[in-house]
Amino acid sequence: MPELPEVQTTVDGLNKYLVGKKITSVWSDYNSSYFDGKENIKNKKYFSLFKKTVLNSPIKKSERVGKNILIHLKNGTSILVHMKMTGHFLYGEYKKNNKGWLPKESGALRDPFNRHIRLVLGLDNGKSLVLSDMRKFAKVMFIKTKALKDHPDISNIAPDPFQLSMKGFIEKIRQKKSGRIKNILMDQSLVSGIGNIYSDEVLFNVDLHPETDISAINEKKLGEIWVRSKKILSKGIDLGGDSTSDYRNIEGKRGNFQKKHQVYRRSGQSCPKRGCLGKIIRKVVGGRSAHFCNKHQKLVETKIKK
DNA sequence: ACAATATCCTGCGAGC
DNA sequence: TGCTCGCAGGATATTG
Repeated sequence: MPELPEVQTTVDGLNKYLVGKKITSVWSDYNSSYFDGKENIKNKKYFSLFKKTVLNSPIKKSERVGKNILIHLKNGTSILVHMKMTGHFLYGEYKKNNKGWLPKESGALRDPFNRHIRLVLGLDNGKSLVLSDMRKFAKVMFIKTKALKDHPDISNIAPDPFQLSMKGFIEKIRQKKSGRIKNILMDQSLVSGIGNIYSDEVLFNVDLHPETDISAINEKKLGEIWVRSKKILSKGIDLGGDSTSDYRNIEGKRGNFQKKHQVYRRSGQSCPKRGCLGKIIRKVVGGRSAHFCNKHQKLVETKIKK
């Protein structure tokens, strides 16, 4: 799912293809009463405003903030997109027929996961930037570029591990006095960019059980988490993101991080850590499935048992 | 202050 | 073969 490496891969793709292109048409079939009154193009009234605002403006550049994508336009507006779980941008020549939008070219863009087109931004070179979003969870809104830093969707996002020093990272994490390390790592207001897949992989690498209470983790270990987070997220970026499920890059192609998983979705398999004879197990932690080794990621008890 | 649960939505694969 | 159902997980709201 789009976490930091997937979002970064997408933003890199946007900057590769879209700088200087002008938005000449806007189409969307997002519809959900759930979003009435909210800043999201799923709200009909908001969508017509969105259209008016972004039309005829060239794209300046794109940027990532945590897991959010910002597409800055020359007219002083920015498009803010959160892909949530199943959203991803695609770039190509698209034609609409009675079945919906289809890429002109055969190949990666015709991948089944690339066929859930909910938003089409037509460009002045005849191509389109489209958003495929199977489960319709994505958020798309517009905002004045200058107002971004005060908008909660951006201001509540903490720096990512690359933007923090080790000291800064530890300070952020230490804001929580208790709570489980997996949930804390995925809390975007403390450290941004890490989601379910990468948190599992990081915790595997630092030998911590996902439910370890933050109060039981010392400074040295927190430093290790920072180091490993950066390393693993970098690897994710280098491999073009994770396509365990539906994620595709802007060309419609898969990333390769899923081939390097040590624990994520590997329940039942033997632990890949050298010399460890454990087994990978799955447990729901904070409503999300955590994958970890039952041997070298043992839970450190912090509470005194009766 | 933290934990658990439901919600948004669709597709897939397991099992009957 | 064809159905039902659990699962997938980002963020947020609500309840405990």
